[in-house]
Amino acid sequence: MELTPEKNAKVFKAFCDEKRLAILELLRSGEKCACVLLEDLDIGQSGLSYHMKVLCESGIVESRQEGKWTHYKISAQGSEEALLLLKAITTPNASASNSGCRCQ
Amino acid sequence: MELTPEKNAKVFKAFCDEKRLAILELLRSGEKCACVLLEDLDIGQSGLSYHMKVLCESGIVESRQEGKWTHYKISAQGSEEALLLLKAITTPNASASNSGCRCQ
DNA sequence: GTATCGTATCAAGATAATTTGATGTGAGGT
DNA sequence: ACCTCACATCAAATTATCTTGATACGATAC
Repeated sequence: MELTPEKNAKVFKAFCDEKRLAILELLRSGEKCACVLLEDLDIGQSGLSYHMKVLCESGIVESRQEGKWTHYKISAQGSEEALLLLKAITTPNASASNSGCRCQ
Repeated sequence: MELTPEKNAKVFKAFCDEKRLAILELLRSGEKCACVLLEDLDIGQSGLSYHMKVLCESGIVESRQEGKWTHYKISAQGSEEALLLLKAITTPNASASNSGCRCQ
């Protein structure tokens, strides 16, 4: 995967909205079609569609078309990549420099 | 830690802004005082202060006062908690239910 | 005490994200 | 063909986030 700040920010936007967290919580129990998500969440059809788009574009969720229904599930690969990315972002790197600042 | 959707969303907001990602990248090489961050980033003083507040409130960064200088560093504990949280959010749970939807 | 430095906070405007209802599209069904 | 259903997309309004400059505050220096 290519790592740009822009793309990295996009990945974590999946987790920055309470409705999307609620959607992910539902998807933890397995693949769900949109109609089920619609029933279980306090959200309209176009709103759900919007959030599913954000989730899919972040790579955390993948969709599968079946006739006129769309099924969504958490992407194992996308989740793993997000985990690695988060680890990379927050892990100290080798060269702990001391910045030459006058206040140090 | 207490887990509310609101708090969870807040944690990941730390990673949703490119400037904050740039700040974290600088902090990966160790604790830095605000003046160093100001020099290295294309950002004004009040803007830096705003982003540092967001980062600190998410728990990913901690600050330390020393005279009139403020030093910031990545919080090992906050990072670890974020990692665990992300894992919890994206890991399938035991009961893979089948939702009783007509389209399944 | 005053002055200055480093940072936080405020307030206003600019930008981005989200919500809502209406419309569009594509897959089946008849 | 037409109709309906499931979902996507659009546009407008709302809300949240970010930026910027001004001001406030606490710590040090004098």
